[in-house]
Amino acid sequence: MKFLPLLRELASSYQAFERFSAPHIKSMNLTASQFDVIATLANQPPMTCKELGEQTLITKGTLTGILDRLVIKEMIERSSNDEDGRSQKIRLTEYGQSIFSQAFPSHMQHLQKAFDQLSEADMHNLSASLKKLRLAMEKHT
Amino acid sequence: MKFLPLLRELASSYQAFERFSAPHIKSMNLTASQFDVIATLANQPPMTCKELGEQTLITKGTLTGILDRLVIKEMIERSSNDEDGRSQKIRLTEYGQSIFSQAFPSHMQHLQKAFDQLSEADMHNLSASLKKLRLAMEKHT
DNA sequence: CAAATATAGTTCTAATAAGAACTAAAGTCA
DNA sequence: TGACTTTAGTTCTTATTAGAACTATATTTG
Repeated sequence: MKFLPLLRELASSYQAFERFSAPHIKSMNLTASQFDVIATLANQPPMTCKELGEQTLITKGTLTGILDRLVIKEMIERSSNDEDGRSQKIRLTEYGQSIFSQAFPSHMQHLQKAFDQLSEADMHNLSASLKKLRLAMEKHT
Repeated sequence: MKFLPLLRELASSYQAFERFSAPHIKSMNLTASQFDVIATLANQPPMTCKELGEQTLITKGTLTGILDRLVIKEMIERSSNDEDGRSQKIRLTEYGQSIFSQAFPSHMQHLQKAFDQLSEADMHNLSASLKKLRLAMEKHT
């Protein structure tokens, strides 16, 4: 059970990120997941639900609801996929694009405040260590 | 925006942990949050909601519902707090204790499989790096 | 080609999750 | 003491979240 402190810190760090990031996103009238979807679609060719789910780590059952609300907000559009009748292509609307152009730089600037204190080497090391841990867990999942 | 890969890896790692841990907990008819609460209460004197929330990182609005379901399952009890009429003391029932005695070692054994691959030094370094990142974010929250 | 299988998304259920408003009980202080 | 402020928990609303069942369309195979 030597790993328990590490697990606590992993959970705390992740939550600290959420608490740091989410309120700023919410101040722009978006949720973290909605922001994630919009940032993933931006400057990319239209994408299927499956691709979107893979890139955002959102499972398909959850994604449907998130996309529904983004459609209501008129930030994205669903259109049929000529190549496969089962799937759809999702893309940002003009309005979604404009929201992205405003929200993304603003949020990056917000995040930068915290990351100013870490060196590039720190970030590389931390990424590599996390990846090692992740792979160990994925191997047993 | 040099920090984006690190943020992706942080999210991926945390989710990898959830996907590794949660199904095993669910196989014991508990949710991750319920397990967290039970493990926090075990071998401790009765605790208020506030203390429980602080230790589990669950916000109070969420905690009420989790405790409600644990009461229904008869794994915990709420009792009035003599020292403060606003609050309550939460404790495991005998049944909750017995569930803990069974589920906790089993789950630690499950987790151990993944962590076998990391040295103690790895875990210390990773904890320390995560803490540095967490403190940087908390400073700006 | 027809049957069996696999895949893409939606729907449904149960449980979080955060945050704001609310209630009741303390604590503070003039 | 009595008004003011703070604190502990619950309630309410909105949005995820995972996973299982379901539908429709593709793909594979005999």
